[in-house]
Amino acid sequence: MKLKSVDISKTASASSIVFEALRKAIIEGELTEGEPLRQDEIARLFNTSRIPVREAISRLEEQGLVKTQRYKGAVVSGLSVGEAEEIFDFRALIEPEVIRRAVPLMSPDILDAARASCAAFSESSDPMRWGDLNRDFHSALYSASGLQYHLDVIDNAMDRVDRYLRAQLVLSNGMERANDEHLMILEACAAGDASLAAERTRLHITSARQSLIQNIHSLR
Amino acid sequence: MKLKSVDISKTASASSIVFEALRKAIIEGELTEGEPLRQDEIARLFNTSRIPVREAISRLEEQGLVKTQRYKGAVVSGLSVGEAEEIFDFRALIEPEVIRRAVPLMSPDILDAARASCAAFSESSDPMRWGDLNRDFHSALYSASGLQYHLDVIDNAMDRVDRYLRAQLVLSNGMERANDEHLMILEACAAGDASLAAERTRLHITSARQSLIQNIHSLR
DNA sequence: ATTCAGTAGATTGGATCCAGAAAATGGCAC
DNA sequence: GTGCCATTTTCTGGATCCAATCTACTGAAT
Repeated sequence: MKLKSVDISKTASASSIVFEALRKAIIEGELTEGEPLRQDEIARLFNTSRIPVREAISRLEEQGLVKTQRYKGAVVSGLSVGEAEEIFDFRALIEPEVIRRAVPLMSPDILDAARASCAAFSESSDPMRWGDLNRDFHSALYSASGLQYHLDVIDNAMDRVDRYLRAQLVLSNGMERANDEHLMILEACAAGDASLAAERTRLHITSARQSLIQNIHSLR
Repeated sequence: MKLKSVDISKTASASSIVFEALRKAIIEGELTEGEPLRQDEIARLFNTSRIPVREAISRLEEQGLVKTQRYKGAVVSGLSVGEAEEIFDFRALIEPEVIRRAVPLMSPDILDAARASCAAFSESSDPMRWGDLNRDFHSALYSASGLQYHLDVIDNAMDRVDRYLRAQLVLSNGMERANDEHLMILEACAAGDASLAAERTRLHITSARQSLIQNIHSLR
């Protein structure tokens, strides 16, 4: 008997559907900073009651994506430029190390997947997709490390600065430079040079940070 | 009229009380790995309904402290030795950098606070308190950095390995060595030598990691 | 004895309902 | 018209209730 096995226990609950949807909406900037999340409204939107919505919101708060005040509700939590810088610094610290440890473990499959994401990134003309493809590329490489905790932490950091990352890609020549840097990182990985890949990853992140700071005026 | 002002908006909600209590119980090992969390039971324990309990559990899951399966409930999520090692590696990467950036900003007040925690740590004969005092000491120093995101991430990492940390302190001469290392770190901080403080912090963490691996048998 | 369907109890996920707090509204004095 | 207080409305936090699912047990067929 050949059946595609589906882990039935992982069918999504209402609360996780709401959680994922809100998370996506927040990191992509559809819900903007300070915007209040009305439980009723969201519940109606998803044809559910407020209970799953509240669970979703409390999870979002744990992730730092919203802030709640008792009896006042939740608002999308913004990120000051200073906070964004801090998170870029954080990424510049951890991601190079993850890729350093990933390089020796990179299978051809993984390199191919990364190449594919990279190509899709460079070819896409839709700025809205750049953010996703950019993350796909990095995730593909990092995942080879097998460092689950590190990967989770990186994901959270990326979530938080996602809006800034997207903004940074569309302005000036952010997209072109990111693509160049991706190719350089890929090259180092393919060559098996872990230290070089790490250093290039570090530069990739710090250059995004720099570009963010310089263009801060056009973002606000 | 002199009244001690209390921010009434921060009076804890039922769900956060439950959350904090469960978090503490888990990281201190009162609730052991694999132990199921029965919503009813917990609700009765706190004289509340299951709603706040469920919110607390979903927050705990977001923090990685429990794992839930749909319709089956939540169990305290354990940590394999490999995962604990990964988190120690993570700490060894990030905490030195935080202290490096904290040193130039350390006021005498903060140094005093750290000295106090350190002294309390060395004098305490209650193994159950060592874990707390150890964290107090490090937190005091790190907090000077003002890097809120880094601090949050470190807290989460500490939560996850708290049980291993405590275990590591009680066995062999873990406590003595930790105390020596604390004094060395403190000395470097007081002298304003950021790089030295960073390096000593790194060694402090990797030595705990080593000790954990060597004594792994006696822990299981 | 073993295996399997069927059932009852336990447990979770979600809906509805209620109380308390915050915001909005509407007089009312000035 | 403006500022202030009371009332109404809106909204959140929590309690209770219901449905869906899991689990343990029973008992019958083989």
